This record gives sequence, C-alpha cells and structure tokens, in this order.
Amino acid sequence: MYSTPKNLRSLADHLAVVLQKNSFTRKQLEQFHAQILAGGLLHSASLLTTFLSSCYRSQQTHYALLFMRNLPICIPSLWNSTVRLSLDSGAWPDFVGLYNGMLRNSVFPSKTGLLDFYGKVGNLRCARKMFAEMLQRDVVADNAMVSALSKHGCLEEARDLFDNMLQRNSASWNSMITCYCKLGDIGTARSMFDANPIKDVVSWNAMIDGYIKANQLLAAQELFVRMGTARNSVTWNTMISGYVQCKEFGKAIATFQEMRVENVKPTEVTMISLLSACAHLGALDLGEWIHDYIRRKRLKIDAVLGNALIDMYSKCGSIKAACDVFDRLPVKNIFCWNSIIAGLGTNGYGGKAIDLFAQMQEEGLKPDGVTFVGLLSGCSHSGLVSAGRRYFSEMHDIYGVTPVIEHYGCMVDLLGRAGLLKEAVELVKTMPVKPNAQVWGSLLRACQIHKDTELSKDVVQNLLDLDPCDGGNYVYLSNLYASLNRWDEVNACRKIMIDRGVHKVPGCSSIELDGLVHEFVAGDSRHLQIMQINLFLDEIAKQLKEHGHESDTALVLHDIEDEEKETAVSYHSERIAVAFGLMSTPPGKTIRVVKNLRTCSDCHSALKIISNVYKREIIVRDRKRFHHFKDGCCSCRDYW
DNA sequence: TTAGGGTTAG
Repeated sequence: MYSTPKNLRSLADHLAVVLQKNSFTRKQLEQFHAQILAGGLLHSASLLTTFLSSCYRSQQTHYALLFMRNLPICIPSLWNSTVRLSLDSGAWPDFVGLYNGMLRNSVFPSKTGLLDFYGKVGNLRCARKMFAEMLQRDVVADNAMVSALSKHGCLEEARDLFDNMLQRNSASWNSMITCYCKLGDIGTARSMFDANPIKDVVSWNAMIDGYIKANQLLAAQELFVRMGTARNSVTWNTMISGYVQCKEFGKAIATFQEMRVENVKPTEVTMISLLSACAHLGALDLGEWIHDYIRRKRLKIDAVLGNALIDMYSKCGSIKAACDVFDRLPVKNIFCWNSIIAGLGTNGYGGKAIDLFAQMQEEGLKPDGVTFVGLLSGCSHSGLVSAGRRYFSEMHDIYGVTPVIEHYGCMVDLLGRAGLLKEAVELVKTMPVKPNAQVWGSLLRACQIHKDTELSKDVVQNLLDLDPCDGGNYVYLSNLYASLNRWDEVNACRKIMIDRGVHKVPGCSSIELDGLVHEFVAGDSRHLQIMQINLFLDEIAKQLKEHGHESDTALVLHDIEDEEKETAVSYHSERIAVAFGLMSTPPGKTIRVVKNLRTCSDCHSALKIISNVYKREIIVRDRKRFHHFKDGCCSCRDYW
C-alpha cells in the first residue's frame, strides 16, 4: 500500500510523514511495524515515538504496549514518552503493563510523574504513598497531590494541604476553585475565587464554567461582562458552549457574532459548540458557513470537530454531506462512527447504517451502547425487523453491551411499528427495567398506526399514571377519542388538562432564510408576511384538492364541523413554514423545515403532493426523524 | 500543576 523509498534515511522520513497525519487500522499498523523492522529503523527514537503516538491516535493502545514489550533494545526516553501518551489518551489500564516493562528494563519514572499518574487513575493509596516518600516537595508535587485528593472527593484533606502549602501559584488556587465547582459547592468556589490574590484569566474562566455547570447562567453572564477586555478565546468558548448546554442556541450564535466583533479569534472549540447549536436548530446555512470558515482558516478537523460536522449535517438532513465529512476524516473515534450510524438511521438509510456497523468492526473499533441505540433505531425506521432482532440479542451475547432502557425502547418501537404489537407488549411486560414514558409512548404510537384502540386505552392509562403533567399524553388520549368520534370524552380530557394546569407543547416549525430563522406556530399571525402566506396556503389547498388529497380530520382536537376541521389541519405549523419557503425562494431550491413535534399523517400526505406539484424537494426534520419529500414520495416510505 | 469541546430510543 505504501511504496518503499530507496534509502533508509528517506524511508524513515517517509514513514514519519505518513504516520504523523493519519490514524490507522490494526492491520495498517502491523504493516508499518514490519517496515520499521525490515528497514532496520529501530534505532530511530523519534520515528518510534511517532509510530507509538500513531497507535494511540488510532486507539490501538494495546498494540503500542505490545510494540514496547517486544522491542529488542531499551530506549529510556521512548518508555517515558509512551507513558506520557498512555496517560494523555486515558489508556490507564495499559500503564501498569508499561510500568512493569520499565522496571524490567531498569528505567525509573519520576516520582512526580507517578504521583500525577496515580492521581489521574484515582489510586489515592498509591498517590499518598508516593507523596509521603518524596523528600523534597515543590509546588508542582503539592498541586498534583491536591488534584488527586480532590478527584477522590477528599476535599477537606485537599483544602488542608492547600492551606499548609509553603508556596502557592495560580494553578494551586485554580485547582481548588475547579474542585469546589466540580463537587457542586459553588458558594465556596466563589469565596475561593474572591479570596484569590493572584486571579488570572484561568480563575475567571473556571468560575464562569462552574456557574454554567451549576445551571446559574445569570451569574456566569455577570462575571463574563465584568471581565471586559480580559476575556480570552477560552472565556468566549466557555460562554458559547454554556449557552448550548442550557439549550439557548440563539444566544450561543449571538455570542459568537459578538466575539467576531471584538476580534477574538475563534478556535476549533468555538466551532464545535456552534455546530452543535446548528444541529439542534437545523440551521444548515449557518452550519455550511462554519464548515467553509473551517476550511478557509485551515482549522484542524480532528475527531471531535469532525464528529460535530457529521452530527450537524445529519441533523440538518444533509446526509450526503455528513458521509462526505466522515469519509475524509483522517481520525475517527467511536463518537464519529456512532454519529454517522445514527444519522444514516434517522435519515432512512437503515441498510447503510448496518454496513457501517460492520465496517467499524473491521477497522478494529468496539461498538458501545450508543452505537446500538443508533443501529437499532435505524433498523426500526427502515422496518428491518429481523436485523434489529438479531443485533438486539447479539449486543449482549457477542459484544458484551448490556441493554438499557433506550435499547428496549428501540425494540418496542421496532416491533410495534412493524405491527407485532403482541410481541411489543410482551417485551414491555418482561423487560428488566421499569418502562418509562418514552417506551409507553412508542407503544402508543404503534397502536395508532395499527389502529388498536383497545390496547391504546391501557397504554394511555399507564402513561398518565407515570407522568400526569405531560401535556402530550392528554393529547394522545384526546386524539384517540377523537378518532372514535367520542367527543364527550375528548371534552372531558380537555377539562382535566385545564383543571390540572397541563399545557400541550404547541407545534412549532422553523425555516432558515438568508441567515434568519423564521418560526411558525399553528394559527399564529405574528409574521410580517402572514397575509401573503395565508393567500398562498389557500392556493396550496386548492391544488391539494385537485390532486385528490383528502384531509385526515381524525387528529383534530375539537368537536367542530368537518369543513372547519379541515381548515384547522391545513394550517399546521409545518405547512405554514413550507408555504413561506415556497413563496420566498427561487424555483428548484430545496426547502428545509424543522418541527418540534412529530408531523401528522395529514400533513405528511399533503407534503408529498406539494413536492410533486411545485417540483421542490422538501426536507422536514420532525421530533425524531427526517422526511425527504421528492416527486410525490417520502424517504420514509410512509413508515414512521 | 490550573480554564473551554462531540454521539443516545417514541
């Protein structure tokens, strides 16, 4: 695969260049290993270090260990750098093997290094022993011990050591601040912060992040404002990611704009948080702009940034772009594989998700619980019942991953949607964990699809018992009665909602146009162009009628005349957004809409016709999956 | 030795 240059010197250089950039499969690493041996390059410590770091980057840490064990010569610096690599990459179990190997070769790691290691792996007993054995302790050793103690929750002991330190640098103060933050004692963290005489930008950033993690966004904002020009890029990144964590995606984007105005250079980390905001909002235009910015500024696309791009593209319905990023990614970790598998699944490509699942293992990566959630839900969305069943049984027996509630949820969904209601119910009854609202919810959805009203009632009752405050459950129940024309019960249900103060989450759809996100709620008249939109909606309704669309009026809550019901349905938020998109964009442009709830079956069949009549591709992301409407068909093949 | 990052079922 890699051609061999003529002389040894250039072979070493050549290997170093190839190894530096990429990540490899186990097989490829074996080939490089063979080339190093055949080329007699074992004396080149720098090449060997590069090779080892490649192993860690490729998550083949055992291979690195094996390589060191079989090395015929002892290079002390190589042992030390391997230890460093294994610490940095979190491959701590390997460390014990490395440590024994070092001792066999009479190489002794530094005591501070060992203390640091024991602290990181949480072996407090050994850390204490090491610390006690050190005759001369400097501030570095003290700080390492403080972090070891605080990691183990021995906060008082850490504080005691800190109070008695002869010398404290800013790292000592900052460790204590982060430690209190991590343990949730934000008040003490703040008093440490206030007492710190050598406050630096790290102290401020640690405190801001502490407030964010404690869900005190206002306090974080206050410090952020007070910092003024002392803010660095980490400060901005902390605030942007904080907004994303608190689901304030719009604010995250606004903060990024401010950051640019203030001329602070965005980093890879900035882009990762922003892409996550785009993924949640379904803001493809901004996401594409960020991808372009990354390319223009030559930011490094590592596994984390790559994953953020993959996730953004698949959550915005551009699965092809997601695959493109995935294929070009030199370094892929389990997150990247999980994202692309889940992305293919929600976009309706269950078969491809299965292919990638196989490929992932060929490349030596072990699937985890998240992988199986994506895989099973992919099988479910594509109706691949037998494959789903097989993976569900194999996940424990072959892959050693114990199924948790999410996996059972996928299976209930898979069986229920496929019409195997009895089996789905059996699974709910026998599963070793208590079924939650989501599990009952997918069973209910299956009842609706397959019109099993008897089972529905039972399921709804379970849902209401479990979560009497979730408005969605009452809507399910109400819709169920409405579909049976039992309007007295519908009204009773509405009354219970009012009495208990339960509200239904309003359906809301958004569409991005020229960098602006337009939001629509059913029956909403706030939009500036609402008059034109309504006229256009009437025009669409006419077209729909001409093309034989009959409104499915079963899903409307109120007991009203049929004609009126039809109007209520034709103005569901996704339709308003699509109408607005159609009238505001040039012919042929793809329309992308994001909806917070599931799209109803009536809108679904209407959108199929609209895509054909107006010759537009329409992509709707609803609460759980994508619908790509094109030429009168949907990618879900009406199975959702 | 101290601060900021990504994937999870209806």
